Amino acid sequence: MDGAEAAQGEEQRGDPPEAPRRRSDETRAAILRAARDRFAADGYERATIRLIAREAGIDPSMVMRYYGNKSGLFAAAVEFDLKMPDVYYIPRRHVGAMLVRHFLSRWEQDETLTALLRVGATNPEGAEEMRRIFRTQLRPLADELSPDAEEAATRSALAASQILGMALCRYVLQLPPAVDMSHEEIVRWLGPTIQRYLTGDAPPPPPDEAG
Amino acid sequence: MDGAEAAQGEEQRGDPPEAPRRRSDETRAAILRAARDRFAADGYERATIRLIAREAGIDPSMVMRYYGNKSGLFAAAVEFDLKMPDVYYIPRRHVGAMLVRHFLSRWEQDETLTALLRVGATNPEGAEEMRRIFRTQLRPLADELSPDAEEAATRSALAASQILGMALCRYVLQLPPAVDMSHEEIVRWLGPTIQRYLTGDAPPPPPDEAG
DNA sequence: ATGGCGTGTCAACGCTCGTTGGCCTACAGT
DNA sequence: ACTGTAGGCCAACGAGCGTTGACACGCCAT
Repeated sequence: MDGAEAAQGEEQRGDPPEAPRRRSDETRAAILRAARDRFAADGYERATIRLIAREAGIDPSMVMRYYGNKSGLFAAAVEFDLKMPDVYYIPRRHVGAMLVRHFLSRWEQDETLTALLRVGATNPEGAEEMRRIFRTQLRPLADELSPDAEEAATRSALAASQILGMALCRYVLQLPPAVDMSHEEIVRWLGPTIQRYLTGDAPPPPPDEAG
Repeated sequence: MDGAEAAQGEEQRGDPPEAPRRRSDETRAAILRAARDRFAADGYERATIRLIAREAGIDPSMVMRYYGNKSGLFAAAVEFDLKMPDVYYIPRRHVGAMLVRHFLSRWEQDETLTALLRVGATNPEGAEEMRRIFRTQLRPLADELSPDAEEAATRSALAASQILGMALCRYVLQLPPAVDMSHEEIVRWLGPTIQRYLTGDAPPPPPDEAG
């Protein structure tokens, strides 16, 4: 509607072309920052506009002015680029470990992914956004590794299940053993799993084990 | 399917001559059933007492009478026994596949686990309940497979991450490829992963690949 | 019959939420 | 100096929530 969402891109993307800097840009950014914080910590329903506004140091009505409504604010707050590396340039046997490392760093760089996961679990809009990111950002990578489209879909879903599962245990549920693991420990355990899911042979059907 | 266990789980082993069957037992069970439905579909905050009551066909105040408050209702609704099989009686090499199969069936038998996972993602109480179930019902199994307690903790967390991750993708986020997979397909892919996490060799530290 | 208890309804409370509209202030363009 | 506008605050709204207390019915033992 007001096309203001473009303003938030400057945080990550630093686009130099003639961007008419408005005085409100800082406020907009502060709102987004606070929104990500609250969504990540509390999920969609418990993250209130009032609290987000207070954390950003402005009035709740400003949030409405800049983002229309709560749903619009959420959409702007979780716009996210996974920045998936191009697997073309990576030795195939290192794809698994590399991906785990990449996700760990993406996950801990800010609160966006935690917000997305937390909201995706209870909010239809959040779930749809997760599916969208999976479809547009993770699946293409599997397509590049496997010629068969359906198999690539399965493989990428398997990889997603392991990566999201670890993120869930570590950043959302905060299961103590998962929280305590180091990055390298996680890479060593999960890397081979992701590797097998994306590039390993499809598992054979069960070799008849009725007895 | 048996609504009998839903009633308090207090008086149902064997048959005590005096069955203090109350006329309200059916109502209590209906409330729990509706509560699990709503918690599983909407999470904690969006599942309202009023809606649960309407689905159970009674007045909201009945819910309060029988379960005290919303939090008490939740606790009663997600009381859950994973019914983990004793790994002692299972060929060690089949532990992974067996566990995946077991979880799939536990997950699809009713809505309790989905409710738990969905709520655990946004509600502190729900997260604590998930940690409790992990600690008391899943971890002991790993303890039985590994002599070292700390290693068992790590291993069981890894297994949990993969199982919960698949459940998240399949039952909560409903990622299409994960939803479309058959049980056997899931077992064939995830079984070896769980097997390795629980019984495989610990992965070696990286063989020096600084370059 | 009668009184108590178990089961249920109804109406209302206090609260918080998302959202709205009016008003104030600083300042840039004329 | 005047005025339009962008940036901001404030007070209020209607709705929905969890929760409460008073009350009504039907059953049993008295």
